Amino acid sequence: MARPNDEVEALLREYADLIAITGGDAFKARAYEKAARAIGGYPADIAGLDEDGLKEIPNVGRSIADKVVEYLRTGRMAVLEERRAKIPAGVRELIAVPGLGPKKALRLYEDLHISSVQQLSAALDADALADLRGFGEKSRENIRHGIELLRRAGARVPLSTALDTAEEIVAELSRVTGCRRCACAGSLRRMRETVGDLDILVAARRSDPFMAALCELPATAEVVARGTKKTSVRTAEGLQVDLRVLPQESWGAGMQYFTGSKGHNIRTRTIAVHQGLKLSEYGLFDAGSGQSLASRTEEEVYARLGLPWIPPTLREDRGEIEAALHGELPEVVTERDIRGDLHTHTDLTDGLAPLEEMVAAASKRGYAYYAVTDHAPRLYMQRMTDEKVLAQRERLRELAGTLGRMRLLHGTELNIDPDGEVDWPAGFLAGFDVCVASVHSHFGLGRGAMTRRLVRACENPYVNIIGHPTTRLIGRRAGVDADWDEVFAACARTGTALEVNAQPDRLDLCDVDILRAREHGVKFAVNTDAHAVAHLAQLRYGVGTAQRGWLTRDDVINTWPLTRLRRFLRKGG
DNA sequence: GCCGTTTTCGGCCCGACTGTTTTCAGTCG
Repeated sequence: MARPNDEVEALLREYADLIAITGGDAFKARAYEKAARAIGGYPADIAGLDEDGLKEIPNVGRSIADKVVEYLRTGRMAVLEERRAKIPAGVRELIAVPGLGPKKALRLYEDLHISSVQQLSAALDADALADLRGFGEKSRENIRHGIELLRRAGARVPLSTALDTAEEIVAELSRVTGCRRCACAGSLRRMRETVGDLDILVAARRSDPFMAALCELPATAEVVARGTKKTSVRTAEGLQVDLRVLPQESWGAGMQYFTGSKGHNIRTRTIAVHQGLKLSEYGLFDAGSGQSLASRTEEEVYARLGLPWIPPTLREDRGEIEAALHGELPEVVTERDIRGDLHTHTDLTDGLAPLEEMVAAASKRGYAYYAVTDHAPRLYMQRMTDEKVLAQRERLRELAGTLGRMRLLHGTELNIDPDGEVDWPAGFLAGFDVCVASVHSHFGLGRGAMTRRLVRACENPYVNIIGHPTTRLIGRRAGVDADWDEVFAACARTGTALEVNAQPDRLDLCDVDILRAREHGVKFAVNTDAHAVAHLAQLRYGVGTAQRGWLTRDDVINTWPLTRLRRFLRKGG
């Protein structure tokens, strides 16, 4: 983990979980959760803060500030270690299973001595839970399903975690004397939503200093294998890191080879074979003479195969080779193309930062426009009211003059009811510049009802964007069931955009859904759904996902100039 | 444990859903 903020957030969350599991005061547990969230989302590095500085962070008081200071000074938090001693780490693992909370986890531990997901799975198979209070037939089935969901995410880690770790390692290795190039390849470079292991490449004459440096990194927990060409280690989080050191003249071929995907590489190697060539991680060679024909850059390798350079996010053997051969590769959208964020929150609802801070941070990113879209009243826990949202609009208008070229849009994130209705009547909705509408409840509707619900939302003349359309959470919750082709067709027909939500555990729509929706002629909005200043930077995961869905600037409404965007937001009305 | 333009005490995001509870506990957003 890169920032101490993230480390402290994780520790405080763990402490909160342990309080909940041991039956401590629920409000206390929540206080720690809130503090964890606030610290994780705090823009400044907390390593430089003393107790008074820490107490400036909302929801951090004296007690928590003390514990954070203790951790920053000593690397330990005594109260946390006390709780850890009472409850095996595996019990906390149990509450990660959807459907299992702290109470049931504790019952499993106390009554059946279950302290890991694996033991829980075995107990289910042995039908050992049948007599336990609160674990009826249906509950056991739900838990089984929850475990399956967790497993399917498997050992893979979220893109964001992998990218943080990889960037740290690349930075470290780049400092080693003799480093000519250093970069990550593999599924991370292709921006897949989860990453199984990290492939790091170094170009250098001597490999040994890099192998040694990798083994000695603070993040390295275990050395799996160490050689002269390849070394593998595992981080404390269980992520395997493979390092390969190549001669500089093989850099392009190495990057091409280790970026994959496997399917893409099979295609490129086949093309090589048909031309009497041989493609490996060391270069493109004449099969007969063994003479090297290309290897220094990826462009060179692709060119010698008769192909333009193909963006890594497209290298999945989903038609990119054919498109490249016909000169029809899309010019995929990049982070620089994005002119504004159209789905963000403030502390008026469940965001962490006040309006002024979010807007200032957006302005600093160089956006041409920025929409504030706090939650609407029917997400009851957020306590939104007409008065509050109108007051926010006033404040937004006041701020508008102070921002240089950035324009502010006032929006909201509406809740799509089971029948497809949204929070406010037309007259009130007309006052917003942009409305995102999302499913936040009743995830279990049948396909027909869910399809009608989403189509109805699209048909609302004030709904501009369907937020996180499937509501899936990677590794935790499957998306809702709907006839997506029908929904996509409705979006295209009504001029409603689909969101590519950039939150790393959402990435929703996902790449394959985007590809399908694109066929219907749908437009998209790549948004962060930021709940803190730091989240604005998560845009890149959304852009990566959009690229994997072959989206161009023309497909993405928030790359457009404001006048064109405004025309789209009027939905032809 | 945090917080306060009514409060230094007494609230705390509030309601829905689900399953198994025969009157409500646990989980979730």
